[in-house]
Amino acid sequence: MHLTELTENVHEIAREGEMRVPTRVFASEPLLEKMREEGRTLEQGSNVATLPGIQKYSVVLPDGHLGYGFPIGGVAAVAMDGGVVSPGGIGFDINCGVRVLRTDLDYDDVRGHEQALVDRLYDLVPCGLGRGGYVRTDRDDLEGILAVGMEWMRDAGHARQADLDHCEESGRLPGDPDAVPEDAKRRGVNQVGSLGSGNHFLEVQRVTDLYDAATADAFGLREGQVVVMIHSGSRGLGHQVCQEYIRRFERTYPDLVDSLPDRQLVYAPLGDPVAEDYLGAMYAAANFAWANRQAMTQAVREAVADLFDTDAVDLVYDVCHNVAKEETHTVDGEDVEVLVHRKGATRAFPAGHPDVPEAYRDVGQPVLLPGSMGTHSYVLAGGERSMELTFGSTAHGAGRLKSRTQAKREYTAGDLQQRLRSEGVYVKARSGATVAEEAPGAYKDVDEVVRVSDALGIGTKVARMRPVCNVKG
DNA sequence: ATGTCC
Repeated sequence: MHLTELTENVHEIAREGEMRVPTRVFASEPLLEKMREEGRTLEQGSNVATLPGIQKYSVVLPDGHLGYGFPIGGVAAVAMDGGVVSPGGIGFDINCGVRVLRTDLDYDDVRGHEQALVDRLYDLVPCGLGRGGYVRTDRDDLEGILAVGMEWMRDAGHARQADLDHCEESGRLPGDPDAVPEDAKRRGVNQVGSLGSGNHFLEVQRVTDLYDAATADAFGLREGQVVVMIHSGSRGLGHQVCQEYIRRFERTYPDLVDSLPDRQLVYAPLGDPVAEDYLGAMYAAANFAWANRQAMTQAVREAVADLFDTDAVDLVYDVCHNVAKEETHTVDGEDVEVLVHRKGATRAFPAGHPDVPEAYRDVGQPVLLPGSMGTHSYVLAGGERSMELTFGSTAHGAGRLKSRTQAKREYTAGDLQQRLRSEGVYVKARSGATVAEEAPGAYKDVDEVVRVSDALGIGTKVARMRPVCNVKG
């Protein structure tokens, strides 16, 4: 593997073997070293470069690490004309994503009430692997959610129009409920408004640092303000969609599977019935994930209204981490229609892009970047150079450093919770094992990931938040 | 990530 540094934080793996394009790794030397240590992250990036129709280069972002077939922290743009879709390039948790809610509360208003707040949120939002959601839905409701996402939530009284106006894609992609397997629907019908497990969380935070006052103001953020970050996805429904379609792709293209550098790359040509069905099901699962985060937003509104007597809980923005979308990008000076696979990657469109909500058009799309539990999180703005460098994308988080198993061996939930509590952070979790798996030490340094994104100009620093209380699965 | 095995 020939890896050369092109400019600061930009490295290229030259095309070789079956690669149709090179691989670009956007990382500092320390982050690159972590990827090398992990072993196969960079190899996975180059495997992605073999996809038919892939444009320019396979992208590995600063938080890149090992995933199913494709690296997590990866972007692959394939031509709509002659390209393919690969479920591994989107991931099992379809439209896993993050939203941030801003309140009119200051840290001083919440201080001393953290335990009551975390208890209330924990009671309202089912978390962990169990069933049940904040919003009761039946089978017909689910069909509506799969078809139109946040629009169904609004029409059913679970969302304000302003929520849709401040959500990526207005919370709706062209979902096809008929393409969603029956098993997936069964799993999803009772999970609208449930957190899940693993790295998913619901966290009350306070804004501690502003780096770009004008953009922070446009996002409605100010120092000392209390905000709420929700990180969750499409739960069992999205997982089942991914799993069943990977099986369907494998059965449809057995020869392809055998010819691939990694069978987990399995793909289908765009336009093929199985590819179109997958896209419809994947978009439907994305709609479900938005409905899920929206339902939890309603739970937050209930808790905040009850405890602090305010209904000022507004959506700043909602980003997808795991999705593929049709976009127009410039390749060799020409506009090309591409299917952009983002897996563990955040869209980061710059100021002026027509897909940035009107309210933020002049400053760029908000990019919500969670750190690990108990450290801090960031709000960035889509950067000027993201279209040129990364198909309008940046990192999605700190990136895992230690495996879940390794983390469980090294950390103890009780110790961690006690230490965080002494720092003023209240963590309430369904499972101690999850707390250990999500220990800050199991993650890379989020500050370094953000520093590189900012330095590259793909996502620039706007604000930093510290945790106040955190609900985990 | 995930009714951590249909």
